[in-house]
Amino acid sequence: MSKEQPTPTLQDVATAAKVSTATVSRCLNFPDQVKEKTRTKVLKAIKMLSYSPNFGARAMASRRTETIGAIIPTMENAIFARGLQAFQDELHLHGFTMLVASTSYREDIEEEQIRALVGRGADALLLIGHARSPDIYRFLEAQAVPALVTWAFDTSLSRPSIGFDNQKAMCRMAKKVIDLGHRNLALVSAETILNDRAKARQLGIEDAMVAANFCAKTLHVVKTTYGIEEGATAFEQVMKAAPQTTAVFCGNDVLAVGALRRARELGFKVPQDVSIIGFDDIELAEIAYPALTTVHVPHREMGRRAAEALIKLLNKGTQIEAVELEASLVFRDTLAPARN
Amino acid sequence: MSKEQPTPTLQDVATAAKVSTATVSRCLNFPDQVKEKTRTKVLKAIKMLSYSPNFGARAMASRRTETIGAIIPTMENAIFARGLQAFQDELHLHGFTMLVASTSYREDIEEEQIRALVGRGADALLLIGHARSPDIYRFLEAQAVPALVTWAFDTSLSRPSIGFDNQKAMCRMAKKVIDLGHRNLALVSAETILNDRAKARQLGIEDAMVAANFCAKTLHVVKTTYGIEEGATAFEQVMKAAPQTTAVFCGNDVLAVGALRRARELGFKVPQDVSIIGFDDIELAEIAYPALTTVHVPHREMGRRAAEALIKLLNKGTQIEAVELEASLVFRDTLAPARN
DNA sequence: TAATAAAATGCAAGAGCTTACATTTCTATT
DNA sequence: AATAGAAATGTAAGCTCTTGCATTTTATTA
Repeated sequence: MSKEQPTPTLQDVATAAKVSTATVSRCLNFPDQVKEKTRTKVLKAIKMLSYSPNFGARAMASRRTETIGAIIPTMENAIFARGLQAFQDELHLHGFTMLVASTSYREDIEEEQIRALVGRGADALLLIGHARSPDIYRFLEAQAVPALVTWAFDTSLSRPSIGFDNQKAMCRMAKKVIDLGHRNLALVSAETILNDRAKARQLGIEDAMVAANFCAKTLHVVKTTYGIEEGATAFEQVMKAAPQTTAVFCGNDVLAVGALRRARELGFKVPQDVSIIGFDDIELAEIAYPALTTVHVPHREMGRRAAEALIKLLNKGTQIEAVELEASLVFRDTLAPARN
Repeated sequence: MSKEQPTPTLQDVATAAKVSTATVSRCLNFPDQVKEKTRTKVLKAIKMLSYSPNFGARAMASRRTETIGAIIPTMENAIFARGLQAFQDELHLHGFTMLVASTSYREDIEEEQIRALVGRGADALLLIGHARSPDIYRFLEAQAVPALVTWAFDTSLSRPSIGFDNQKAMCRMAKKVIDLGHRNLALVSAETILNDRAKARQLGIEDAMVAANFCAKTLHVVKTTYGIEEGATAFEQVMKAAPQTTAVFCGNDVLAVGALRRARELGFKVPQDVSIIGFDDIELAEIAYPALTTVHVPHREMGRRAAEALIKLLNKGTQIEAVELEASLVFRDTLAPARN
């Protein structure tokens, strides 16, 4: 049992170094405002005591935390990981810290996490997608915490976003698919109520169908939750309910990989019998066999730009300007002309 | 330009509800200590003002944050993600918040992140692996922040850990490989200096070799950094330098998937020409083609148990007891008897 | 109804830091 | 050597909460 020694404070350091707390504080925050000799003395005391500033106190006193919170639906898969890593790297470069929280795609948890992060003094927030209750936006406004939306791009909303147009991107992909002769289309999608990206992707397919004079209603949609196994099950449902389907879009690569697997297990040849199209272009897509045709999302770029914008806003007050990035189509091996 | 309205404080709520700050505070922290009627009043004021407690102030005053920090090498891949998600889920169940930071496998960044999290008032820390400078352990002790090590298990250290024995697990796998007639073994590994898991895995293979009366020095080791592409390159190096190799162990699945890909690209048949063995059993392993033979790590269980132990420690002072979990061998399609 | 105990609330002292302003110590100039 | 001005340091107020203790209100019992 170690005796409960209280953790050292600024005051302790000041005493040990025989200076005032102000000097120690400046030593930490504005090193060049204090004389070399004093600084050495103070630094030594800090090391000796293993002192580490109390963040809460600092935040309270300075009204600034240099912390940016990121709230993502899930950490389990790589969908958000890469963009987040880029975001974090950029923040780190500028002395900011990133705090991550995940919501499991649940709105109530998201709200909770937003509050937690704001309460923890996040200077700004990174959010995924636009869809959430107005209450939350109101709350953020009341707390004067700027929030930036990524993974989506929509100028019709007043909120700035840095991302790409999910609908447009998916529409382009769907057009290609239709060009390849596919007429019986299906979509395995996440629930679209609180997931505007999923909804936009569905709309994109429908746009392409309408443009090709199909009835958008013939798109066979199966909704499911997130996961490889879920994708597999959904694929099976699709083929059971609509056996004439020749192309199955998936709302993301994780679902697509599941679909792909189940297709194989059920004896479908991909892409000869059925084409499968993903979205995101995460590592899984390339590793999958056959390699997945998908829509490439510029995760890294997005993360980096988001960080930049937020830092500029925080440091110089520069308003965030919306940035639309381009998602590109990646044709690999799971898309082929429709069988006839 | 919205006029800079200061964010509301406890005091503001108290004023609005015509009670004292103490009552508001109790309303938030010990709701049943305040009369129903008062509580309603206060809650209304809170909602009206969009009040959210200032975490820093609370932490300072109560000397408790209900926050646990997790510091992992990388978020980019699924290796730590699943365990972390389980950790987070369990914490959430008990009202704790998890804060994640990543280090890119760099010791200096790890130290920085540990300090950041401790400074932010983390009540405890989750760390990966044992290997780090004694300074850091000293620092944590000075700050009285308990730290739990996972992804490793080693009773010879005084620090408690909840994880599995990397060396033993890899040794078992290596024995199987040797049993299949492989004599020319290679290992694609992460740098082992600051990565005790990587080192333990290497030692495991060597143990098995010694047990089979091979010279451990014949293990052809190529060190590389983390990533699929890196794994691919390393594999190529191995086969160039030691073409007689029939089995390539990889320090983790990510490297293995890269190796697997390059093997195919170079015209090696896997597993007929060369066997490839991974470690971790993340999703990628199953998706890879051929599906990867690997060592399954009980990520979820590990995360959950770690959370449990930490919560017990924090809530009831129960000392953490080390838990050794079992890693199991998963034989899929990349391992076959050695060609002769 | 008075007396007592229990419950609810209020008061005010911190918790560890930053920073405006005051004071002291240097440096450079004459 | 004296002195103005700059640089370094110190003083103390204030940031927002929690909580021990004091006080008031409510409930209970004789």
